[in-house]
Amino acid sequence: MTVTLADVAARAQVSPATVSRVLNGNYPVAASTRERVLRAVDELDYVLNGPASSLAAATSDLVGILVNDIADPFFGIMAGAIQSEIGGPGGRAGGERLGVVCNTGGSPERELTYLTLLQRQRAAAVVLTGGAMEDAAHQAAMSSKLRKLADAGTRVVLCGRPPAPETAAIALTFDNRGGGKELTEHLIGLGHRRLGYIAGPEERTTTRHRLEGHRAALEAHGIAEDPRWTVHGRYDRRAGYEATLELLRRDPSLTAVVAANDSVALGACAALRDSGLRIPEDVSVAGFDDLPFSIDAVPALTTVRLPLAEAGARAGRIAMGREEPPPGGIATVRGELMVRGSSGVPRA
Amino acid sequence: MTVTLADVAARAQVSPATVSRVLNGNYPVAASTRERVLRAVDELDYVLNGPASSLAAATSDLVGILVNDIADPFFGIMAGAIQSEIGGPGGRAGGERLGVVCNTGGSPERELTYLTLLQRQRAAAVVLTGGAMEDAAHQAAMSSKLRKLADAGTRVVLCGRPPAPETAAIALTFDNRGGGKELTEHLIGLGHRRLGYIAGPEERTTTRHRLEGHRAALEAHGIAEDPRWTVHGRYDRRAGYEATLELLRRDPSLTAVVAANDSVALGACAALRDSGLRIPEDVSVAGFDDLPFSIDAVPALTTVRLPLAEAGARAGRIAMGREEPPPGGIATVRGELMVRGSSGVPRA
DNA sequence: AGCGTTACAGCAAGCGCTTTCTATCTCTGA
DNA sequence: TCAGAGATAGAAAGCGCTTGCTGTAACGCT
Repeated sequence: MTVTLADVAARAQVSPATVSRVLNGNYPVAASTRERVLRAVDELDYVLNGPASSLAAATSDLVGILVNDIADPFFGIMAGAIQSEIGGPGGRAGGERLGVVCNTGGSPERELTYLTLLQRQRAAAVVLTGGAMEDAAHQAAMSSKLRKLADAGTRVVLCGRPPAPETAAIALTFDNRGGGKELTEHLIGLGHRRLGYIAGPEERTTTRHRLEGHRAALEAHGIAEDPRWTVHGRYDRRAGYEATLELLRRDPSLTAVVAANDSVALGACAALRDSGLRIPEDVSVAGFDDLPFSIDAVPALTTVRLPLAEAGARAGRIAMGREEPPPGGIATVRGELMVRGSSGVPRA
Repeated sequence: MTVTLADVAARAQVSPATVSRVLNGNYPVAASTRERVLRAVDELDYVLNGPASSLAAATSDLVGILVNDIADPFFGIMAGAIQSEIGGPGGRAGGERLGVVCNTGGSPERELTYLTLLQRQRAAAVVLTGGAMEDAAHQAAMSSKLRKLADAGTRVVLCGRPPAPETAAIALTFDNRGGGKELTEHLIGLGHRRLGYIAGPEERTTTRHRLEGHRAALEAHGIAEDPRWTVHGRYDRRAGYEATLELLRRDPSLTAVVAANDSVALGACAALRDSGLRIPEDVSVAGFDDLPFSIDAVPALTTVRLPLAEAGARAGRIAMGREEPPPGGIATVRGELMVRGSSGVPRA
């Protein structure tokens, strides 16, 4: 039924070994033979059997990309950049690899299961994007899993995620703390003294780091933090909307709202508008990430730009072994403060 | 080095066959034996060798999801919904499958190459999302490839894409034409007579269908179309921004701009604002898709909501054989007109 | 008690490919 | 002209798992 290597070999009048060699392109094969084989492949419409090949060669061309939420452009942009470097199709010559993105939905179990599935497939590399869960048990499980993957020859790269100690994983970490600090300092510089903060879900490194940066800025400027000023929620606009209403309820005198990311900030803007407040005259708003739509908000969002595409591309290259990992296996990627219309001087 | 089935068998004092059977859970195995095996698996930290398993069983647990642009939430939302039904991890019991999304970047070659790669892996199913290219040669190649996949036992489902004739593929098609028509009729109903249209890239089914709907509405209301009123561009905000400026240059008297999708509409809004025009007092704007951010635009975007998540979930279920395909293998999914602040009565 | 069943468990034959080792040929230099 | 090097091609041994078929007890029934 299905065409196999042997069929091609028969048709080209060579041994299966030879066919395998022209297909894999290592090992010398005479030009005339190669051509004959290629023609046979074409005529028979032969497609290599991936599993068989992976089994025999003990390696596969699968590269896994784990994301927390594939519907979120934050991850989409990174994943796209990674995948384009993975080669997949369209990449430059060399091993054609299947870069596949797996959506964990932010669930620790799914994350682990995907890793096991990739381990099963003997993936060539795995790239984990975005923040990590801070649950101790899960972190231990992850470390152990990542170590096993590395032992099995799978390259592991973290992109936009803190380093995983005791692991051979290369880490490209975003400086969320520094970005958060700079952002809040910008607001403080404008004269804000009462700032609400809409944090992401608890137990996430990204959430914690950004919040720490925010608090560091407050502290550095001698602003005592009011526990009422912080609300946690998911990383989406809905959560931002609700959190803002809650913030306003708790302290109507806030002059600025700092959001965990741009989507949340958008929700915050909507809530403020619906509450009859002007941005930035009454309340300033700031986001994080600088996703494409942020510049289109009205007013345009002040935020911290993260070089998602660049970082993803670099992670992809490292995963493919086409770029040297950073010294020590860890690199910090900084964000850039983008001051736009949504932040201004607070009302007197 | 690595633990194999045989190792587990030895440890559990059973034959490899038995281990395989408890792992695959078909075939009766005595409870006590099963438990012993499971314990051995656990103690040895055994991980099944995917390629070997796929080779022997002649099937794999890979399910491919092809998207045109993973950074675009339109695809991200669908992909997420599909993947969550695929099971992957977290799904309900049954075969744990690896739902992987592949980013074609809108390139025909990449699309084909990914399909070949999936064919190579003997994927269990493939879901293709979004519009198709209209290039004849490419369509023929796709049909042939899809047919081969189906022949090899891979289930093929199209989600948000027109049916592929002569192919066993199940199609869940979006009614882009109908949606486009309804949207433009809404605008016409408000009194607009000079409407600009920012279309997507040429040679795409989505682009063509939406545009046809638009034109059908114009025609139905006796509005002669001016060729200057249509501009093509990519499906992103940048393209929308530039196209709008171009449209304004060509005919400053336009009272409405209909965009190919929401991202494009956002760019259009920005261009209008930058040109000193108010929305909707001076110019109305309409989008398509109703992505999450569209409601946060100021004013909120009038658009056509496409049930991306629902359609994706359904496509996923069909791909997994957990839901009956629609009769005839084709179903049309309709959009819903969402009238919001960006459209209004034109200035006199 | 005797026989047909039923319930498990094991044997062994592959699945389709890669790769080491070996065999064959063709050159090259002396 | 001939040994030795170099370039190709083939034979065959797996890679780790699944599964059809073959036992072999233990069980139920008359």
